[in-house]
Amino acid sequence: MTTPASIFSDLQARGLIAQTTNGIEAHLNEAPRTLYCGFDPTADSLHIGSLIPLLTLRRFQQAGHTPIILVGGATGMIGDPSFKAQERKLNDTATIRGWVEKLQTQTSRFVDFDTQPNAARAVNNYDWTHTMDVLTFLRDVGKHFTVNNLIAKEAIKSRLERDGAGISFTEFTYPLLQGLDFKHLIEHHTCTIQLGGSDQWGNMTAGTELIRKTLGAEAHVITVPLVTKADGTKFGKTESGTIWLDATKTSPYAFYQFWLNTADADVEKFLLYFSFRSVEAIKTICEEHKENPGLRKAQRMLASDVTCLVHGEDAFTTAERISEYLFGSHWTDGEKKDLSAEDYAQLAQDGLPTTTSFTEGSIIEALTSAGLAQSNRQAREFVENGAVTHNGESVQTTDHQLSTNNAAFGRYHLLRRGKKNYALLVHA
RNA sequence: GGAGGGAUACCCAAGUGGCCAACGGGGGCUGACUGUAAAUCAGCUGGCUUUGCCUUCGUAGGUUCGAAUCCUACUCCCUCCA
Repeated sequence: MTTPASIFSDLQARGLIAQTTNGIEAHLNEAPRTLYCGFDPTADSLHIGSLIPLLTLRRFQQAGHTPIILVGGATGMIGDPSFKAQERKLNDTATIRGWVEKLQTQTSRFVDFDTQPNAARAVNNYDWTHTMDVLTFLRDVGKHFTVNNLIAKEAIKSRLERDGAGISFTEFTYPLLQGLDFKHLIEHHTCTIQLGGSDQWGNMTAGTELIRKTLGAEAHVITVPLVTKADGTKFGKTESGTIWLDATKTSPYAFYQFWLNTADADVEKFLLYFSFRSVEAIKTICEEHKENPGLRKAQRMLASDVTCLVHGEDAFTTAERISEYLFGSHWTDGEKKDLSAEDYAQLAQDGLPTTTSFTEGSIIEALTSAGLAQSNRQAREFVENGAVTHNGESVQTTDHQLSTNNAAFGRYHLLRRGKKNYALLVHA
């Protein structure tokens, strides 16, 4: 169990500290603190990239500190330029308002709003910015920042140097707004620490400087690392796109599969980042994993821990069940244990991509309508490559027909393209 | 306002009248191997009713038997000058 004082060394042991301001450890050792992390509404859901800061807030709360989750109703209207190649297009305000609400609900499951004495709080920076007039902003905030300092920030540099990019005054102002947030929170919530991704360093220190200049107070910053993968590809993306936290955008099954497919080279790091098990427990399981990597014990633990955390235990159980159906012994050639009718119904219910009210047609039509192929030509190519199975049988010819005659239980067609892409077609 | 350079498929990038659905690289997908890994090797990578047809090389016209390639106008971007 971590304590207000021991949290820092725990985070360090997990590799969760990228950078901090000086004296952070002493500051944490001294007393329980209040800290915040901001999430801007740039979509209707967060994706797993935001998971580390969210979970780190949770760790702080479990150690006795008070977390504040800030949703950026104001900053989301401006657009963070940090390390972005191009100016971003503004979203309309009604959309942003909707996203703010969604993020508020989504983020709130990661911290506890009831536990005493350090119940979490939720704030929206729109509340303290939308009434501020321009002159006040320029005099009280703008005056404390020099353009010289702003353009020296790494996060903005690329935009100044890059040909054909440029940065609008609007986005250029973003660090000031974020700085203002921190100042507001230290004044109204005695929040002395800001947490964020390492790409946020420049925006975060804008806050500590503003606080030092206007209040003469000291505030702290902790950044968590950007998640990288050993093979250099981008974390959080798969063939089918971003892994979202919203179960309707990324099914718990797909979410579970994402983690289960973690490379050996990454699994220990990810367990330390994303699991709440102790560092020792993680080291132990990783030792076992190395002895017999084929069992993927560490990946299973990672997938189950994170899926439970994000989607709950029930969702995890069904995700694991589907995985067992699809990748377990059911389809192996030796003993083909057929799925029961209930199993098929369950697959659909559990979130396997499903097309209902399928009538009948060729394998080509089936593949495209199920979304397993983007065009008929591509579908043909997949069949010719031997990449397609229909209810466990490899499909050899492109004129293979699907009808109630060869449907399992007269209703179900389970199609697989490649090794891991499944879809279910159900007759009405 | 003046002078010059550029815009090619998911990205980078060849091609400067027919042999171009367009070299090459990256990325992606699929197959073999395997552990639903990694590495490696191989194939595919605009669409279709596929020995062929259709759409695509910034946009719109034009020349030509025939254009990504030539001409005209327009749009956007870059560099230098004012």
